[in-house]
Amino acid sequence: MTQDTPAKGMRARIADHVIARITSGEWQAGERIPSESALTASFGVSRMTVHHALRDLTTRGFLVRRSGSGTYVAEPGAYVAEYGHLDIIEEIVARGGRHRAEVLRRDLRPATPVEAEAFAMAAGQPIFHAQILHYEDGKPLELEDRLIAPAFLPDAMAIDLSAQTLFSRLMLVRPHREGSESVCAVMGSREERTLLQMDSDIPCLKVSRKTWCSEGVVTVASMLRPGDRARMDGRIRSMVGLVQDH
Amino acid sequence: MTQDTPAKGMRARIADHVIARITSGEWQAGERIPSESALTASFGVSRMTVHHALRDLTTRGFLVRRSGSGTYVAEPGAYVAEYGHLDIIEEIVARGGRHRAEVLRRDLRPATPVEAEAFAMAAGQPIFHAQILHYEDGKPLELEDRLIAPAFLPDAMAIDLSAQTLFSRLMLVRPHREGSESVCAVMGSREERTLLQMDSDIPCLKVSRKTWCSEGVVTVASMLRPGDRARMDGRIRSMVGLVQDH
DNA sequence: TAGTGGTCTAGACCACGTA
DNA sequence: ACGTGGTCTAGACCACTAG
Repeated sequence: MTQDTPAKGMRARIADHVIARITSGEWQAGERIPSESALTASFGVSRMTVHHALRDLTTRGFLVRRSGSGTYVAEPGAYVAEYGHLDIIEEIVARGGRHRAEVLRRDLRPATPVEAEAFAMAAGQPIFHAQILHYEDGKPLELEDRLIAPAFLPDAMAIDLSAQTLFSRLMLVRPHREGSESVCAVMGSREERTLLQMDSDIPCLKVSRKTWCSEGVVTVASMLRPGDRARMDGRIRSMVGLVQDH
Repeated sequence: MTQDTPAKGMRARIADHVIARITSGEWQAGERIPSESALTASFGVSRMTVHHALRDLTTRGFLVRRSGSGTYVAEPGAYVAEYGHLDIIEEIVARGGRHRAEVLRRDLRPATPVEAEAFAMAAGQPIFHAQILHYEDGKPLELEDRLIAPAFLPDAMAIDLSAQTLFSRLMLVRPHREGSESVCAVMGSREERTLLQMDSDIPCLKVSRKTWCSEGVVTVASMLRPGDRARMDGRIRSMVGLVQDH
């Protein structure tokens, strides 16, 4: 009843106040900040309002809260580099380029022992295998080699691969899944270099990816790109708000 | 008053319920889900409990809420690959390796016109420049070439670079900053390959990084690694809980 | 105009950590 | 034993969107 400027939301005002103290260095990392009841008193709001403001800041990575102990300024240091290059059609279109896909192979065949192990299935079980050469404006940009557990993409043999990638198709079917990825630099085999129309002395950027969900491994893929035509662009962020799904 | 199992927190139970509907496909992306009042009724809890459960799921990227309209299942598609390889000493130690740094150069000198432009400063202003060769277990792993705006690291000339990296040092001074990064595959120059003790026909993985804060560009760096000894490992996550700082 | 989500209140009980 | 944060309630008013 006593505040005159409720025009902006007390929750946001409290959050801004705390953030300002942290970024200005007034409250150092690891330090304890005033308790909920203290802030409740100094802002003249209910405890729930303070609580949710602080809860938001916890999710956003500014604070760490220890029940029974207090609220502390989060330690920095957890930085990650993020790359949003996962779907090649989206990537090319975003650049204003024109995408074309050449399907080099696409079959449903028995898995080799090595493949079966990667998918945690029995050897000889059917597995979907595709090899696709992606062009940007008529020039080869990426050679994709992909295995998919057929159970997750029953219509794999029928998909129109010029309009969508297997990756985006899988994303629709299994939206919330995880994966690992690794990037390295290699020269590539003679055949790969020919397919990618590469000059000699130009290396390749190779991305290997494996994704899974709770029911098992979904897909294993490797993407090979010419080093002079490919570059992965990402951004660095402090690792805030990274809530685990379980 | 009527529920017999308050043992786990209603908020979490409601969240689990909604997540289950989404991941099972029962509630498709873009679909509208029951309103707060509907969930309030069906779970027999107060509206605030439902509200905060749904609010959490919004932060975690499962839902999108439109005031006045309703709550909708978030569109998937925003996936990112995350790399936590930013500090080389941490990376090597985490692998159980032994790190050693050889400082090839380290000086404070006038910025060239090109450098000055990257830092948005006047040409000829002093800039800190370091070139460091990082070894893992006695073998060269990374050639780091870094420029730093002296204002952000006044003691740059005095830091013990065998115990900490310039990166980690900067992180302490300017905790909440942003950056961009790009990765490519190159052969590298003759000198670079010699320093890295590389065999011929092995390419390099090159990471270029630029970070800034509100006061300006902090540092520009390039890291060169032998393709046969380096690999960047990351994980793929659906882009959830990515709250912007402002 | 009716329904939606966004915000806030003034209580309450609990589990936990610290002393 | 006391203070901390975690959770929940049963109301309330607001801005917004939709029909």
